[in-house]
Amino acid sequence: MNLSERQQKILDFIRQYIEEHDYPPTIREIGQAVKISSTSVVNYNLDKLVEAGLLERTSDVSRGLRLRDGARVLEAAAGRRRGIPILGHIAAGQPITVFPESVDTADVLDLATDVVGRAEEVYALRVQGDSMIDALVDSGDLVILNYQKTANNGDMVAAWLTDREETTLKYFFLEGDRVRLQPANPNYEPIIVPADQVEIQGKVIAIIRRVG
Amino acid sequence: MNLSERQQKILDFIRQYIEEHDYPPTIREIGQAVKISSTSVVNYNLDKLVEAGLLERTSDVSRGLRLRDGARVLEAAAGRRRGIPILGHIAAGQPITVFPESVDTADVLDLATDVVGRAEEVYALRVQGDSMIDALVDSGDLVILNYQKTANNGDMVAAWLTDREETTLKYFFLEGDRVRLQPANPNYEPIIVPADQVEIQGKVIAIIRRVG
DNA sequence: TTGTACTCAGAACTAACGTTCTAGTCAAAT
DNA sequence: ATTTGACTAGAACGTTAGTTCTGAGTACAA
Repeated sequence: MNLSERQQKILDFIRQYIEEHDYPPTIREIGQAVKISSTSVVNYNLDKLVEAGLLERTSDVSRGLRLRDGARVLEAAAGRRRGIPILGHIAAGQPITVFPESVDTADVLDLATDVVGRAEEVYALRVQGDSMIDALVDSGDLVILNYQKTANNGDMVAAWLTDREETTLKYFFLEGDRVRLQPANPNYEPIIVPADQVEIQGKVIAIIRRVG
Repeated sequence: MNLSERQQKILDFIRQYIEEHDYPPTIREIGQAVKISSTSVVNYNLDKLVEAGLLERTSDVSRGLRLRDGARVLEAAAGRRRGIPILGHIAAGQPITVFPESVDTADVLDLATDVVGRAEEVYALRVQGDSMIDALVDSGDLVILNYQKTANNGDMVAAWLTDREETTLKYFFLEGDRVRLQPANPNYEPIIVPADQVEIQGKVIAIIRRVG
């Protein structure tokens, strides 16, 4: 089935209206927006959109409209995206793995939840400097941290040095009553300070780098 | 301001109702759900929720309700999460940057859109092998690719080698009628093949690594 | 007690809104 | 020329739904 220009306009308006208001428009609001004076004409075209599978209506319910998936796909192209399919593995060493042809939609990476998890207190920091370069963390990378006051040895943490009034990104090691903050770059020396002069600001749980 | 049990129930119902219908409930529907016979009482409590900053109302508009951020935050705790606040920069070299105390909510990382962008065809691959280690891409990392058939010199790409029937992750360089696929690890040799034996599967636009 | 603030109930009022009916236009098919 | 199908217009109707008014119960402080 083909959409008339009016029907296309109506659909667009509904999308835009919902985007703006968080609830669907009334028939009269649609009519006004698309320059249709008659509510029956709008009603007629709405039914056409239902036939086309792009819309659902609940009768006798004000603003009883909802966009269907077909219509949302178009919307997705217009901006939003929820998940990324994980298509498989890729060889970065000796090339071995075969590129899978079929998209396994079961394996979908939901950036928001899969990467960050359900952690309560998560925040991000942009890295400056290269002291963690051997940990494959570069300047400009975004590190995702879970806010927590403690850490285990070997964790990569954001640590606040109370006496220096600085925060730095390092590997954390508790050694007796002192803390060693170990960079991952031989050009930098570890920072060793009394344990009571270090405040853990959070532990790195993910690293994100944009390239290209 | 504290919410009464009724107000909490109303808020929950509105959330649930919108989740289910994609449009907000009417006052009478709320009343029925929360066992309030009088529309004025519902109206009264809705106004309280507006005062509390959890709701917005549009007067004289049917179903003119919208949840505000405050209310959505509670929702986030219930499972879904959209954005991660970017709190600032962190020093990984010489520690310089001060950790900001105030959360600048303006700077929010929406993983879905900010990292991936508005690209049309995006997918992810998990990396196996260490040939890109000098590019700070480790085995186990997740690379986000934009599906595209072409690439520029220097792009990190997933390349399909037609004769070997392999896909590999390398830097791309077109040299005359041949393509050089350059690893970022001195232990590996570049792959040089005729251009017609290489199919670009996509270009890496982001790298994600989970740690901890 | 008295007064005030807060909450609730019921009913009535009015505007909002979906539905339906009649009728008209226009192009393509018969 | 007539018919048919797709679309449009306007108006009227009846339900839906937000608003408002009256009245009352409760808790708390002066």
